[in-house]
Amino acid sequence: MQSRTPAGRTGRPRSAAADTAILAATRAALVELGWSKLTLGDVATRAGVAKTTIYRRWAGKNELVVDAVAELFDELELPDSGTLAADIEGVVLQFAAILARPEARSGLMSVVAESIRDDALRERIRASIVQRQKRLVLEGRCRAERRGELPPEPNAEEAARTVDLIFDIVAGAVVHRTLVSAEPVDAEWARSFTQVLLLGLAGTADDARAAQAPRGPRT
Amino acid sequence: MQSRTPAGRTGRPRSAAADTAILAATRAALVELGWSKLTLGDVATRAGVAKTTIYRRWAGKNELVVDAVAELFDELELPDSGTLAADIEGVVLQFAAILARPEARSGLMSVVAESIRDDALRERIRASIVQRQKRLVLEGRCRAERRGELPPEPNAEEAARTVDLIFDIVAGAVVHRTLVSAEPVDAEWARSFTQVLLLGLAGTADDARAAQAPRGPRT
DNA sequence: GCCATTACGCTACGACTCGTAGCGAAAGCT
DNA sequence: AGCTTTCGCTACGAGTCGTAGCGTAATGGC
Repeated sequence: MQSRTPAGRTGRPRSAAADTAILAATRAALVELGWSKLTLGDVATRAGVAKTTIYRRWAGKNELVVDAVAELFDELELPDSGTLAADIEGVVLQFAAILARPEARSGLMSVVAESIRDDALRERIRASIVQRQKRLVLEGRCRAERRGELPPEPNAEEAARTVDLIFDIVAGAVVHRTLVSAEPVDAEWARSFTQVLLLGLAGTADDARAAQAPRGPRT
Repeated sequence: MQSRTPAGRTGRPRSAAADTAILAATRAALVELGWSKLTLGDVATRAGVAKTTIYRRWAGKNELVVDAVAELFDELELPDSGTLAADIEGVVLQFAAILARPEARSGLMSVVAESIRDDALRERIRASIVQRQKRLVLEGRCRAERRGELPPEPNAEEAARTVDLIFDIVAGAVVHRTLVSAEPVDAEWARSFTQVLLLGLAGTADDARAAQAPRGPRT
């Protein structure tokens, strides 16, 4: 978050209710208007606060939208499905479910676009969204190694690069499929994607499917 | 493009020079100002045309930027490098080189974000950028099958799905790496990515590298 | 060569948003 | 109490938007 009441200070504390109301109003405005037509005056009206109150807490539209969108991604979890393939599919489908919500779609892409010319904004996005969700990749890899599905990586630096690579592939593919190709990320797509990610293009032949863990019902 | 002079009409034809001047001015403005601070009045001044001339040809900022950015992607080519891996690396590096240009970065992401709430705009992007570049995937796969690096896909519908999947993975990963993670797509990253794409995560162990075509100098 | 037609540059306009400033009132802490 | 900070409200200049109207320039048809 950005607006903790300065701890040891005196005076009237900032209303926490206003914070949540503003962020919720921002998401609602994103749904109805999209990023470009969203105005801070409109958000203020929806939230039932004065426009000046928003400007006292956030530097501008970009920072506000980042905070409003970041909250959406905290609900991501990595269910232990028993196999690496099922774990990946689960996360992909969860991620896709979030991106299916219009407030996430229009908000996320727009602030990323703005961050290209604003280093502080990019760092804010990295800290509050991207870096936080890499935990999923880390945990998934850790489980897979314990199960023997992936060879352990002794080199720490190399391991970090691999985590970044996987994150870019997974997040990038889901985002591209959802927002650019505008096609749904359904169970079938998630299965095909996972197959390529695990076995490579050469492994997408039909006979290769059996080589992976037998994919029964999700028990 | 969008503004061909209506062929059989009478009257003064539209200046083709103005078209190119406007698109070039748009890219220049994207570099200096980014998308959100780009104004059509400014573009008009840079291009040496009247603001009303731009409004006569494009419906608004979004459509103009799409056309200005689309031209950048037409220079993509698929060099025949001899192996599928080298072909993929080549395209990845070319794509990354385009995304390294600031006019592509800020422009592309912003219009994609806007397209979420504008179906006509999304279709314009699909037609003038996405669909056009899928030729690269098609040709790469075709070559790989001729070389025997990939099994031929008899089912046409399944093949189309695979092309879409690969395109989402490649383009998504490069875009995410470049614009979200804000890390460079260099030769090393391209190599690692290609390895995962071809062999899967399980194939990233060191000994697996020799299993693929021996990667000598790019001969 | 003349005329109808269309594009162009220019100016001006109302409507809207931006971000800030100033005010009195409210809500805490000591 | 008294002090401090936040809050809601109003008002403001600056800037952008998209459009309309004008006179002029460049074509094709006759």
